[in-house]
Amino acid sequence: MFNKNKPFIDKLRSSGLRPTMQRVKISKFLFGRKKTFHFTVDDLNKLINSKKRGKKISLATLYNTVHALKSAGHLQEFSLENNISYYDTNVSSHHHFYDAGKLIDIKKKDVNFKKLPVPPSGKRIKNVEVVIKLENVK
Amino acid sequence: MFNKNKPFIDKLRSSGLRPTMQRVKISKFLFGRKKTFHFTVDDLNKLINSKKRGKKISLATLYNTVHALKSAGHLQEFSLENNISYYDTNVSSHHHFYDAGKLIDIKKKDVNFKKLPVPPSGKRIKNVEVVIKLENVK
DNA sequence: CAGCTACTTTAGAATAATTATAAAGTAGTT
DNA sequence: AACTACTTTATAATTATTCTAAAGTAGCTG
Repeated sequence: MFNKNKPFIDKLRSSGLRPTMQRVKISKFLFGRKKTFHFTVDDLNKLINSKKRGKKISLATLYNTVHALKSAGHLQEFSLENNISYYDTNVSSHHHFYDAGKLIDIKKKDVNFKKLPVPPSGKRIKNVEVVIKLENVK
Repeated sequence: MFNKNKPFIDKLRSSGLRPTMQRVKISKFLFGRKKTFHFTVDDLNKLINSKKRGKKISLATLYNTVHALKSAGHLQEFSLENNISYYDTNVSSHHHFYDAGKLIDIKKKDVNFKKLPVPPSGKRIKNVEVVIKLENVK
């Protein structure tokens, strides 16, 4: 019988993470979806532990796993003005609209620079993050 | 005798803030300098309360005042990946280099867009924030 | 497959930035 | 000078996150 968890297990293994029950469940939850997903650890906790039945994954494990996935390059972390860490399952370089606490991905090709500053000597650009804050049209 | 605190007092008054001793001291400290200043509330606390003599300003007042100055549009707040609020005395639209926990202003004219995405309907762009993360040249 | 060892999970405590509370102090008006 | 609304402050409360140490598990290795 084909194991439907195989891709998630492979993903974990290829990052040097043992495919434990918890990690596979989290990976499936995060990466087994069509659209990219933006979340905080608190979101993840509420969503993944909402089922009445079944063993719950501890908050410490959620933090551990999210950090491990981030270090392995499967999640991108960033922070908005509310001082909470947000994670994005889309790790390719891209940008965001930010509106009323919600994030919307902007495709990389939809932002282009005519001019960027020269970095200080001895430094080079690691990445460029653009956040476009929105407001309602009056 | 000319009062050298007048500009700071005026700045507070024009924002509807009573010029108390604490607020004037903080305003002078933040805005009475040539270059723009990036800080956290913890930085401000250490710097402004470092003198051995003189009454100290409580942390609560520092938070209150910084928030009030932000609401009045005299400070710009933003957050980096360490989930601490940073404030910038330069409130004109501009961007930042970020390197090893330190921020460097980028003049607005040094960043230009060839292309920006169209906001979702009913929304418009409030502002665009660019953070350029740096790394050492190897 | 039994035993081993390093890696994981977990509950709970610890930490750190920030916000809330409520009592004492002060600015500015009357 | 008295009054009132706004401020400051010490302290407690809150909240996201990290730490700790004990119990559990994955994946060898023989």
